[in-house]
Amino acid sequence: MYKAPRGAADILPGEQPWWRHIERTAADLCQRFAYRRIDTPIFESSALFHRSVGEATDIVEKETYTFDDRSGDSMTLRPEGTAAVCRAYLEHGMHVLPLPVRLYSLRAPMFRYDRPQAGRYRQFHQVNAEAIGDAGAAVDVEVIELAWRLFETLGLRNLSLLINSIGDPACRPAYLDALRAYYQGHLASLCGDCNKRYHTNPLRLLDCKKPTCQPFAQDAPRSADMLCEPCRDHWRQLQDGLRILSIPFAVEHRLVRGLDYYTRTVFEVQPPEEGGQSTLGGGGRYDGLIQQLGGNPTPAVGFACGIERLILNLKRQGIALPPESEAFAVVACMGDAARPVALKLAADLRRAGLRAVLAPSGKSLKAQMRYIGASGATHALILGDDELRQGVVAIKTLATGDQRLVPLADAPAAIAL
RNA sequence: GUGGGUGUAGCCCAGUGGUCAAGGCGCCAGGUUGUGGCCCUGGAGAUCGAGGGUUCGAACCCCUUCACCCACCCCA
Repeated sequence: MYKAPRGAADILPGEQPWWRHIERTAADLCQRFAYRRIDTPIFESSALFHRSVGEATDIVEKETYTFDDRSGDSMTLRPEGTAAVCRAYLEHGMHVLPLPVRLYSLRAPMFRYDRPQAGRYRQFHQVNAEAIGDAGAAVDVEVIELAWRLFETLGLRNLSLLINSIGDPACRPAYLDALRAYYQGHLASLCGDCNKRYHTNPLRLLDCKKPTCQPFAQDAPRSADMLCEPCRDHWRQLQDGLRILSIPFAVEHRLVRGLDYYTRTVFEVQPPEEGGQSTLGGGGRYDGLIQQLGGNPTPAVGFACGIERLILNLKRQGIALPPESEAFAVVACMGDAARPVALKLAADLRRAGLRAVLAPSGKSLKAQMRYIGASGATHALILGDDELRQGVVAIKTLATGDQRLVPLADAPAAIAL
């Protein structure tokens, strides 16, 4: 028996209502924030992700699906969305558009070669939003607001918004020096990973979750305390903006995030319960990325949110799906004479915009009715010799059991409610 | 990459060495004349994850392997 690849899941019909709900909510919201939809390929030149996300990050070091295509070019299944959107921005010369360019993606598949776990998959899907071309903190606030409203609209409660500023090329070197100086004396007490991070990616030292390393991170110098003037202004405006919008946040100075391209603002949204992975969504500013990819210096902010984790948390919080009630007619028939009439009737109902199918043929009326009852139909339409003679169809409303005879031509109207 | 747990019909699962592997859900058919949901009856459906070993005999014991789940790590 073949099975879905490890960490990849079928999204079965029964789950689709959750996806639909989230996608509609996100699309409506993005629309209201004037974001326009973009879909990018699920694979790109490996170099795009390697250079943008950072060679020394976990994502690139051990989680990418990379392969050579038949012409020998190295390709990578995208592990995140931002780099690809930036590539598309540059490739299509979107800098000539009024800036910022606001873009979003829906159900965008991402691939990371992790060990699967609750809320973690090798293929997962994100809602993404990127605002490219505006350095103002108001756009950071906007992106965070968009994220926050998405969770709010879906009905999630008790989420935490964590924010931090990790500075920019002007002030980060000094901060990294301070961080290294602080950690230097503690290296012997730190875990192996942290010793490696000390050299390759000192920011990530703060990120270590090991109980032995945590106290050091807690007392480490804070990037937000060492920002240069412009970054400090930006950082302050970000917080002011969030307060104006009454979006509750907590400053988490250990929040650095796992991608190299972030500058200044980073943020994460976390659900109340542990387990099933603690991050629902996150993002930040990446003012250097577009230039790094070969474009003019262009500031940008973005946000990504995991749909599987959204669904996990919606279920966990007992949030109900909005009802999707819709008339659904199933046509049962008896006898050979009725068959063509039933076929035509079902087709007519569909052409009238209704959902309608035939009950399985060759079964007793009882069996057809059983099928209809189990199928989720709202109406059973019955065609037999009696109805045929009169040019009518018996329409039974399943919920109430009421049944009446209706001229064939009136059937669509009788069901439409 | 590391650790723990679990693998018995489509699904949930009972069954820890001995006749045809139990039950529930679901599915199919019936419960007399053309009607669902409740109820009743019957039926189909399992190489007991796979491979090897121990034994007169294994779903049950041992080894190997695979898969899934959970956690670490990391992140969505």
